[in-house]
Amino acid sequence: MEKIAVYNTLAGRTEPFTPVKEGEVFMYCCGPTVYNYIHIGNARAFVFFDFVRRYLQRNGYHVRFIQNITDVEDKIIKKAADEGVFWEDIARRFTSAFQEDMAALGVSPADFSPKATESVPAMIALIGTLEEKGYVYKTSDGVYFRVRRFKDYGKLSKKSLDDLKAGSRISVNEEKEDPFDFALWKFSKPDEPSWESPWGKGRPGWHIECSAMSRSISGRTLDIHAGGEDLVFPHHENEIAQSEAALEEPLARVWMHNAYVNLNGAKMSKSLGNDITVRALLKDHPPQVLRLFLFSAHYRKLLDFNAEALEESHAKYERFSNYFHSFKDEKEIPDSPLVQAWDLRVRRFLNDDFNTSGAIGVFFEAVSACYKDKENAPLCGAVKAWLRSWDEIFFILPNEDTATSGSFEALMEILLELRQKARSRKDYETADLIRDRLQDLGIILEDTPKGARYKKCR
RNA sequence: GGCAACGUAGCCAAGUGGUAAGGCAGUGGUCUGCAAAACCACUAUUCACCGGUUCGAAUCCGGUCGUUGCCUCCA
Repeated sequence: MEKIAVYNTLAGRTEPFTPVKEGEVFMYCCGPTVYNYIHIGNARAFVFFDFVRRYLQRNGYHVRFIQNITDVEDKIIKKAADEGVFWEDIARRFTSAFQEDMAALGVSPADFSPKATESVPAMIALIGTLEEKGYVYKTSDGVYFRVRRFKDYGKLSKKSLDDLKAGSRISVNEEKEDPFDFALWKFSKPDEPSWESPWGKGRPGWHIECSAMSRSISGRTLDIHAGGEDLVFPHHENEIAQSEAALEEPLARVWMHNAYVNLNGAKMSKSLGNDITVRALLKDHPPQVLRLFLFSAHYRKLLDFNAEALEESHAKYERFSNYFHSFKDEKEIPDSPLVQAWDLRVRRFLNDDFNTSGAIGVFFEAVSACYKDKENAPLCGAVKAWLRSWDEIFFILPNEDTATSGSFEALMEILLELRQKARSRKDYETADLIRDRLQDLGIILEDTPKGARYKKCR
């Protein structure tokens, strides 16, 4: 098994990855609150952590991937009220939308997708344990966790409660013992979704679901707990507090957090209203282009989404597409020392905290090397096969079959033949007309020494 | 105000102690009926700035400036 180094937010540094149980990984990635379509920033987390999962699998780990669906929450309730529909309808609609968008982006489904609404008993049980241990108190609007009682509070985000207090913008709730105490259970108002509990009718607080669900599925300390960097505080900090207070063992060994996607230099966020949905982007761009964009920088580095960046990702995709059009697949894939050397470099990049942009740089080097040594069919065949195998986890290359119908291909043959006849009698007007009209349809003609070739654009 | 991260060519970006990957854009050339694709050549004596450690620093340390994020729902 390869030695993989992972940056652990909890440790504050990159460490060798060692799962609790050799060869087995429980990975939990915070999922969406389903009240809206996901945007390209949300997609970064989901695409990237799915990549991590697949890279671990490729390295022989048995990975069980858990991703929750938060299907009851204030924003869902608000959206339903605004639209005059049941909150369940909102949750259902955007859960489906989320799954569709993920599939379209090439993200494989989680092994476990627990829904908050289906896990309420586990949450109530966890709150009960916390109550027995004295971490819980009740106010007029809910049940709260007493952060002062958990001595490690702040160990993930490297904040102390006193520092937090000094710079706090948090609104004061007179009933809370400490401003950072957070709701485990929220009492419901008359028209809101609610469940019976020992403390009164209500719904779970946001943080408790991840603690309860991850535990009920894994039954032990998670190997990796992941999410966007904005979740470090307070969400993950609170998860740690409640889980570890109750269980008296670590919630997760490694905490991974991805950096943001900004939009033209400013934070992209649903609540700020400056987000671009994956759904809208996929109308004009193949998923590979979006993935090339998301993988273009290391995951802990801020990415800026803008027109130029998107154009550049397109250009990269074109480069790979042209490459795959230019070389035939070889039936026999010979061993190539060059390919082995490139592969080693790719693995080194990925083993060093999943450096995708470095790895993709190596792919481009291999592509260039093939063009420079065009007649070397064994090399080019080996590179193609090698790239294809990496694409099982990257999904940035053009699809293998463009799924053209037989009659389409036959028609193209006729057009190419007619054009070739025009060219041989130097009737370039006709030849160019055919090429231009096809281009309008998104079919690019290229004349090569071996005859004309065509490719479909988008 | 408190806590972090980052600052590498026109742009994106890798590189974290041994002398600057890769991509995009650009310029000139080759190929072509013209294109396209591709290839060749050129494009950072230098890594925000200042100081220090070292035989040696983009990489380590200190300071300055700048950008961004978190501190409230957020991937």
